[in-house]
Amino acid sequence: MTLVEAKKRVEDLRQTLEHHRHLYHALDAPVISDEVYDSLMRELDALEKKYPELDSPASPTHRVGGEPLPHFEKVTHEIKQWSFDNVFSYDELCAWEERNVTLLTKEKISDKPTYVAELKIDGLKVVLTYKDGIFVRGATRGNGEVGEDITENIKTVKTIPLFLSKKYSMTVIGEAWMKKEDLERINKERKREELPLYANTRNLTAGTLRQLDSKVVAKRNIQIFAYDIEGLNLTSQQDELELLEQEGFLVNKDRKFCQHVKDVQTFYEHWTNKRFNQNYGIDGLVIKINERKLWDVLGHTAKSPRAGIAYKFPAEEVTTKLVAITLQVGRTGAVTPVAELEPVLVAGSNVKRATLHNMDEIKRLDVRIGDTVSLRKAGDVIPEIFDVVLTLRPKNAKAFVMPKLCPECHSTLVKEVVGKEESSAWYCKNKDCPAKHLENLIHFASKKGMYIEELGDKTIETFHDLGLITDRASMFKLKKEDIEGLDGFGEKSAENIIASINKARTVPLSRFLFALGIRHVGEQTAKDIAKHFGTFELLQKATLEEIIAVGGVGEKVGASLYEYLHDPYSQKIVTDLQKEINILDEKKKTGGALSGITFVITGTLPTLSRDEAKKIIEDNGGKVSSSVSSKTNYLVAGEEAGSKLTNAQNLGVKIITEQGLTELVKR
DNA sequence: CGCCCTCGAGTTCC
DNA sequence: CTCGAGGGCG
Repeated sequence: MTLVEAKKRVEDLRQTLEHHRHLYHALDAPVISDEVYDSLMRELDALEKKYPELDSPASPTHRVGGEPLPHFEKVTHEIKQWSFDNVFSYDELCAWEERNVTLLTKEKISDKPTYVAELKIDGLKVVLTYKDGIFVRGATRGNGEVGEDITENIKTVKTIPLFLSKKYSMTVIGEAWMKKEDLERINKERKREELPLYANTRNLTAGTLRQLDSKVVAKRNIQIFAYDIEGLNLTSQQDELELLEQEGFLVNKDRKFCQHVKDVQTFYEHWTNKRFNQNYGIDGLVIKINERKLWDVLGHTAKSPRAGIAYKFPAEEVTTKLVAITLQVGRTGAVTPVAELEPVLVAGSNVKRATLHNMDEIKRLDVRIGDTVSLRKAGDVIPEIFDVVLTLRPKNAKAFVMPKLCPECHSTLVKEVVGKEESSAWYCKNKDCPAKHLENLIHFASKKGMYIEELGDKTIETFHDLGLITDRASMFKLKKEDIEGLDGFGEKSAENIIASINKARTVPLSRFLFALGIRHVGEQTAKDIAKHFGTFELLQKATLEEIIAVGGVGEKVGASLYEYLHDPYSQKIVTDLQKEINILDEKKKTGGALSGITFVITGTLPTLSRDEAKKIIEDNGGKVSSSVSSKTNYLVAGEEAGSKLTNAQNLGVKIITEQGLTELVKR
């Protein structure tokens, strides 16, 4: 990036950030998520650090916080309310510690700091003032110097004592938050009354604390975690927290005293995974030096006290730049546009690409090449572009146009007819399209198909390019001499490949059917059909009516299968294969301990993989389904189970562990 | 015909 | 994991 480009970007970012800050703080109506906002702020901060000449005191990066609203009394805090600086990695955390130790050594202090790690609650900071043991004022943090007087509203919070046991004059700092279930309840009410919904619990907390009518606040169930005391000169952070507990404040139990930053890291990793299970949002950890006397020695930077730091969790939502849109041709011929992105870290992994699904999706997002896009992980795995930051769109941003021809074979793309409608995807219908061909070969050898273990997608692609693999049957004609000596393939790997090919020569009918890649015939349908007909010969002789008679097979699936079996092109594929392989008849299994029972598996099981668990269930006559419904008998749930677990709980489906499953089998 | 249950297909990184 | 669509039941 040239300096001129950087200057333009910095200006655009500042304008965008100020616009959203205004929407958020002054109007309480955010249109982008906090994380997306943070991501843009980080980009600006990085640019200002890289080009110090572009930095300016008026930049949003130097702003401390929100502005007070006019309709509450303003309050000037006796002690400035700082906020901590952020770190995002263990390295940065260690650098923070090192900086402190260096500073302390310079001051000739040899005490080694210890730490208290607390959860950083996603809420609103409040400042509570007590005079001679009596609660006299509650205020928001505001911009750190001036906040709003919300005393009456704070008084409605049941965990805030109005009198203390001794005549302490002190200020208590806390974080106000609301339970996730309260957000849902209130949003349900608001939906009925057709009022705008709150986007998250923090907005709800902010909105509630700013209610002018404290009766409304009382009904809203605000919670406050207290975490700091000013004005009492206690010796340590631990003492402060203990005193707050004794005085009846709500103090978060999930905190840890740490001798070293290494212990902080352990606590951090523990909470990185566990944070979603709480009924409040957690942004990260706050790490404070336990010894209060060290706080004064370390002092402040321009923005924050040095003795504490916020250790943030990896962002779940970030922004990045869309560099290009490329096209992918799938096994079925569907042509999928894919966004090529400037690499960015989301929820722990570095994302470079994300699917855009089809033209409808591109139009819905109105995404163009060069745009800054918001990205998150759907189901914590697959990256999903969910928004475009329009204010950052460059002038030369180019709209994407779907080509008329297949990017691989240049045949004309068509839409499929689905019922009365057209599909949103464009399809390449050319049977000889090399891209489709390759994808079909990969599918054929895949784990749930023929399972030629040593022929992974990369190897197949290489061999296909070299002309060693031309069609499905050619895989079985490979010889050790063909492979040995190729780039990256020695004698041993050549032997392994040949062995895995020979192992795959015997295959159950259901796997063979699935491996062929017939449209609408997936893993389950292949099993149903194999069980029904038993042998491939009987299936070949079946009429369309006989095929449709199979449970779960209707007109669409039946027609697709029937057509495949009678199409000369496909017939040649099959006869060629039959010379090489041995298709095992499918035994009709009856009975078994789990006969007639339907299972769904979710999460990570302690010892079995998902497929292993599935095999155990099926071998015992049970059925494994992919989604939970009222007909599901058991949900086998492991670690980090997602939406299926909630769904099962709502439907009252019995939930068992892997161990519970093995016990069912033994009976 | 409408609704619920299932299945197929596409998907990314390490 | 999610989405969309096929299948089947009432």
